[in-house]
Amino acid sequence: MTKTKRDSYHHGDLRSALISAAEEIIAAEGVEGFTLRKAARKAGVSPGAPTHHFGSMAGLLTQVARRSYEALGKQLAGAAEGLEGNAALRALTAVYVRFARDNTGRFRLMGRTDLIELEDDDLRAAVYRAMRPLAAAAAGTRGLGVPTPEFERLDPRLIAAIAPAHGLAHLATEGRLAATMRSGEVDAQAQDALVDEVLRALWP
Amino acid sequence: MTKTKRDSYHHGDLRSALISAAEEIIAAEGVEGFTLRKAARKAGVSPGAPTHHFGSMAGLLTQVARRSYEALGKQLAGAAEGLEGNAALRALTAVYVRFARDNTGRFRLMGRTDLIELEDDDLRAAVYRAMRPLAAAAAGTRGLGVPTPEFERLDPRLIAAIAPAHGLAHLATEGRLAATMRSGEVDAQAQDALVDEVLRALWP
DNA sequence: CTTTTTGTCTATACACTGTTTAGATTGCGT
DNA sequence: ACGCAATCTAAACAGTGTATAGACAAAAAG
Repeated sequence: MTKTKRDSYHHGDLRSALISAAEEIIAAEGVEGFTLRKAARKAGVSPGAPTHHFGSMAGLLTQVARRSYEALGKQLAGAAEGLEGNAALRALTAVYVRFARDNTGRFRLMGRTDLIELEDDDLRAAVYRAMRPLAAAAAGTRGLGVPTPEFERLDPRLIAAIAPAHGLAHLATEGRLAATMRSGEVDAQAQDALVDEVLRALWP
Repeated sequence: MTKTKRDSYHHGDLRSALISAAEEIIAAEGVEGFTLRKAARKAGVSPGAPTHHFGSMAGLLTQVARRSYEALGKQLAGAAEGLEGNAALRALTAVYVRFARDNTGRFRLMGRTDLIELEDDDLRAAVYRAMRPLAAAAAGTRGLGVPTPEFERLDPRLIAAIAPAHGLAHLATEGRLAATMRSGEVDAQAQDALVDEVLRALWP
């Protein structure tokens, strides 16, 4: 699939082809299954080719992470519509966890600070944009002013909103939420119900 | 340091020497700096030697993770002494985050489910034992019965206690807590104060 | 329409990695 | 003292990410 065929010596759009290839590999085999050479093979290109476009493997994975944060941001943006207070916070956290569970590979990559370039400006901006709905909800519930655009000056109460979501998402992707359920199977619906219970305990 | 010298062909206690070597490497260079061959070199032994004792690299790292959970459990055990309700929960979470920040390498390893054998019985037992203080605190605050010894049947309200701690710890180890502070430096004391604010917002 | 220049990509090589295999060496139980 | 089992070595294998030098093609310059 998507194995971009070569009609000429030059590829044409290798950069985005490599990003797509990386995303497919990560979706199919997880971050641990990803390999720069694998991505190059999938794009039909030599092992050394990606270096010129991304500098290093971390450069390519940073782009994948950026796009993943954008995807998460999109899902979060529509989650709290028409909701206020703790209800908004609950809805956003639920979406956050669902995103992690449904996109395990990408979510794991976002946490692998050793594989991506955390100081990349585009990435930082994407992270900030993705978290905005949570910041707004935290502001709405707790009388917190709208946070400054710089990610440097976040409020403790925003962190209080992010931390449970982040923690729950990690527990979910590591299979520890599924382990708490009676059946060993990963019943998504039952997992959602469990998350809902947890959220109601945190934000009544 | 600790470079166990060889007096004879046989090592004597290679198994624990390898575990110590691994712990030192992880403490000094992080999980990403760890290498099975490095550990073997540090123990003064050939690259193939660890295999016989641990089966694979994951086997060795599983032991390191188990011991790390035991260390975390010890710190948690003494943290909630004499405290009740939300105060106990806050104290435990604070210790959890401090442990993650002061032992970044080990903490990162604990979350790397691709590097360790999650189904290992000793590891699972250590995880359960480490979480017991949190379970007790959650039971105390919310009128929840003492959880069953099987980690399989945890209560949603225990998860509600673990999730923020886990999330905060991750944010701290990835340097995102430090990023929220005015100074870019990692001032541990100021970080603790920030965590305290967050905890007071979560459990007043 | 040629020529030069610039950006892409290949080929090869290097130093590493975890793991496997077959064999050397040692300590222990009998 | 002897054989057996445990332990470790040596060498090799298939991979990895990346650096270097050169081949190729497209765009810019004449």
